[in-house]
Amino acid sequence: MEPSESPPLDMQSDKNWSVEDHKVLVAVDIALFTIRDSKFQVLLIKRGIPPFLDFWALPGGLVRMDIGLRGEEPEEAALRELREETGLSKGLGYLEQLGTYGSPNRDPREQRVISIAYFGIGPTLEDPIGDSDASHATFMPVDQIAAEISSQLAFDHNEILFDAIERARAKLEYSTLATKFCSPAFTISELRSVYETIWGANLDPGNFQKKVLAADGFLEDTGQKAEASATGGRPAKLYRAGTASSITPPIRRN
Amino acid sequence: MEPSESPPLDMQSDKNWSVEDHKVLVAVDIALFTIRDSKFQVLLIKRGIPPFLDFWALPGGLVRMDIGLRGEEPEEAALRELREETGLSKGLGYLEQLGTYGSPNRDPREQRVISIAYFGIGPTLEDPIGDSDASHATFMPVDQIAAEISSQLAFDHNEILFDAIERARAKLEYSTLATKFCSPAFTISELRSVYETIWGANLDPGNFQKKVLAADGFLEDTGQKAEASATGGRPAKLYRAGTASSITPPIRRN
DNA sequence: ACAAAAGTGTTTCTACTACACCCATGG
DNA sequence: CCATGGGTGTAGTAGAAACACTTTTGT
Repeated sequence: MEPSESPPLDMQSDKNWSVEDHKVLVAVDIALFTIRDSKFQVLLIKRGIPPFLDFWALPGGLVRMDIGLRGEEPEEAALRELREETGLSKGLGYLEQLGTYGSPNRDPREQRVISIAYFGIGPTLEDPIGDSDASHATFMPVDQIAAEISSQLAFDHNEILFDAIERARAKLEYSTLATKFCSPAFTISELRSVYETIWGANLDPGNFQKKVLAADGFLEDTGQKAEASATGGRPAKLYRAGTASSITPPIRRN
Repeated sequence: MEPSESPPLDMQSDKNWSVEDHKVLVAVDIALFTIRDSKFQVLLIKRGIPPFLDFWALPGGLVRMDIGLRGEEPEEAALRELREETGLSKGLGYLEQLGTYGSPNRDPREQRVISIAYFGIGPTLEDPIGDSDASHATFMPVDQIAAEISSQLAFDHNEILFDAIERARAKLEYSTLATKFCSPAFTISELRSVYETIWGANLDPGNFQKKVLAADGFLEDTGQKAEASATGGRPAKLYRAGTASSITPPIRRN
């Protein structure tokens, strides 16, 4: 917190350091998740510039100092980069800070770059488009990334992605996060499939129903019903997300 | 993540920006907690330099680029600043990243400064000493801060402290964090008083005992007994922290 | 003996699991 | 009619709360 207290008297270097010399580049990276084709997927771009040319990477970019009076908010930077690199902007259901990755060697370039990583949930609707420096943007199943290309992600993005996935899995238990993966009006089955997809486990439909209905503020009845599926079955009630952000008792994974 | 992709083509400013212009200062701040005099306390320093001269603040300082080949690890910077400003170094039981605070106006000075905040647990043993630029360092009860001086903390340290306290309270439920506040060998009563102090609630001694003993890997029996207190009572068994980091089932707060 | 703190046992209640069963629709 | 998915009911079990009770010390 103290730029003016550097350099301290016990400086270890001969060089005459000024505050300017301690400045670093600050980037943001976003792990944006969605559920498509019944799979838990994350948005990746294929890098169009070195380093890590043609590697897959999380969308992101520098926090810019030429936006606003004193530079932009990191969260704004995340939204801006998402828009610039992938065309996704509307319908972003959720965004929270995940953590900051600041090891000196995480970026091989001359300049040191630290990255504030964000965890987000995107719309199932829009298709991402490769744009600007990102030669290609696409949603990719997290299982497939883990199995096939986890060693081919740029920078420390494999670590960031791992942390983001764990955050998502943990948050489903005690928060209403799962509703962000659903349509504006959704059935309890749709909500259950979110849990099943992200946790990779099957849940008892009856028990799940009772649990989410017992959690105060989780679901609001819309009074409408979904149309019955082509394969038959009783039409399900449609709900919308309630106002609560945490749920008691939590939905446990085993 | 892309210094070389700045400045982008859709730059909004007339100014000819180079990568250098987007660099900012990165600080670390540490919310270091302990339990003293049966109170939940946090380490504060009294600032000896502007801005916020004579305000209380969390210890912290700049991540330096003149340490190591490419600058230091943020976590190392946190430990170094803690040592420089307060003299505390040994016996730090725990340190984890809390989050990054990067609003453009969080620091009133010319240079923009973002701060990576850390959550730590310190020793009950050592006394902090005011040092270098910090004119005074002391542990202060969090209740007292909230009641008396929360509006007089430097920068956004009130917000950071609030988040850190909430992190501590939440982590007690599902992690073995509480043992870090205890002596190397401790009684179940001592552990219970950690929960009671941090949660500000009374727990049933008998039920607490059964819960922590049922949680696998939470406690290890040392085979020793504490000496009975002066006020009488059966001597308690002494335990040490087990190897588990999370506990099932969790210890719930109501 | 009494007070005080450690530790155990017991009863009651809540919440979860597993699974049976009924409901409403399409074919 | 049957198949399919939505939704409810129920018995058994695990964990938690409340609190009585026993154990081991100091005074």
